[in-house]
Amino acid sequence: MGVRSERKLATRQVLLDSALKLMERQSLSSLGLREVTREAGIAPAAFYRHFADLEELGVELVRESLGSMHALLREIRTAEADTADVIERTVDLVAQHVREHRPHFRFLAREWHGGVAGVRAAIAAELDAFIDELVEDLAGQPDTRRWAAGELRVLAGLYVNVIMLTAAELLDAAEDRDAEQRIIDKALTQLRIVSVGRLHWPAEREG
Amino acid sequence: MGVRSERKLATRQVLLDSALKLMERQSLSSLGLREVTREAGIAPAAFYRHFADLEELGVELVRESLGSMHALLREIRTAEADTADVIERTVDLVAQHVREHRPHFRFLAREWHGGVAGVRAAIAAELDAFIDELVEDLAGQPDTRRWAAGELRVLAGLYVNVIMLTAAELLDAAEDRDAEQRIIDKALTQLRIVSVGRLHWPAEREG
DNA sequence: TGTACATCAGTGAACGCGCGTTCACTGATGTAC
DNA sequence: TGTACATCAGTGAACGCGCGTTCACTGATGTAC
Repeated sequence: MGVRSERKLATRQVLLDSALKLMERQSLSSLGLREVTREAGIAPAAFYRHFADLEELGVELVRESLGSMHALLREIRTAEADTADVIERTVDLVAQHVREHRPHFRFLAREWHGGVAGVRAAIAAELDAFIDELVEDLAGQPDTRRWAAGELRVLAGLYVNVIMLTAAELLDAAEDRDAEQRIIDKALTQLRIVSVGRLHWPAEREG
Repeated sequence: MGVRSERKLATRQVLLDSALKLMERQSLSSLGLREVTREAGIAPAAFYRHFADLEELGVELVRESLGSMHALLREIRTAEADTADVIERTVDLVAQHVREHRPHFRFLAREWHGGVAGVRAAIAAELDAFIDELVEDLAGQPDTRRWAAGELRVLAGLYVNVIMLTAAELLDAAEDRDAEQRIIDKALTQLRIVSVGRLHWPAEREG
């Protein structure tokens, strides 16, 4: 790869980073093209060398953000202990990833149900892929082996929802360690309630 | 109340309705003051007779929207049958209310984690009040009577989260009856999983 | 009931400003020979 | 290696436009007597 295309990619990344930084305090739909290029230190017109508009940039940020999140999931999946441990480890990892990738998670939470349809769809699609991975894991575990496939997916969706909402709440806790701990405890309890339900679930196949 | 103040209230309501209508396709932070007054059919400057800015209007819309939602909760609470029936009735009512108050729910879903801090805080506060009501109900039921107060609140929060996310998903299903039914079935299963967990929950007080 | 004055919701013009987009350009990088 | 030309990421000026806010105003409604 030549010097020119390397530099182009670098500039593109600066645009993505600048937009993400600005979105700590506002949503994608209120972001301005000139605002982003100003933050990035390039001329407004140069934006068009990289993206057609801010929605396209937003969709790229979704990919980047859920890259972070897939890394999180992969770490969670390596935990092969009993359920209680998995839950503690999961919540721990979520809290840690939110701390380390705050802007990405802020962006995801904000645009999850936000005003830009294309970005919303991209997030939904990535979360679906996320749920599929979790279904695969759950299918291999003894206590969910006999669940119907559709139900397993619903269960996985419930887990992912709790994780997403926990991440969103952690964002607002910011530097308040007490608040953070309360959110973590809440997430632990919620995941445990779901897991107890899962253990006692009457699979339809059994009648 | 005089003719003048009645008319003022009517105009105020037209502003609220216009803003809500425009937010079916965009979020609060990307809404323009002139856009709203144009839709409402009044001069831009007249806006200031009613609200200091769009954030203030947004906070008022939260109150209005969660009025809708409290009505929903009250209807749910009147259902005094066994758990399975309550769940079916609840999901039914949620689907019905989303259909009837689509703009309000769209607004809530969008701003729940959105870019305007004051509005986000107002929604969080209203949802907290919502959860408190649910805790009161749960405390009176046999199978949760011995739960610790804090845990009950976490459980109620889990129910409310499932309801909110179901409402948000129903919004995107729009006129697609199949998609709507799939979301409803998913919500039913998720609430049932939580309720099974709740029935088998080992309250800490029991050791 | 009638009169005189006060209030104030809504108007319309004006302001300065930053927006997204276009365009011809520059000059470093890439390519062909 | 050197030369001549092509490419194209980024520039800077220009455009027309809609924005939020201010202001003095109008005229219907409210109030005091």
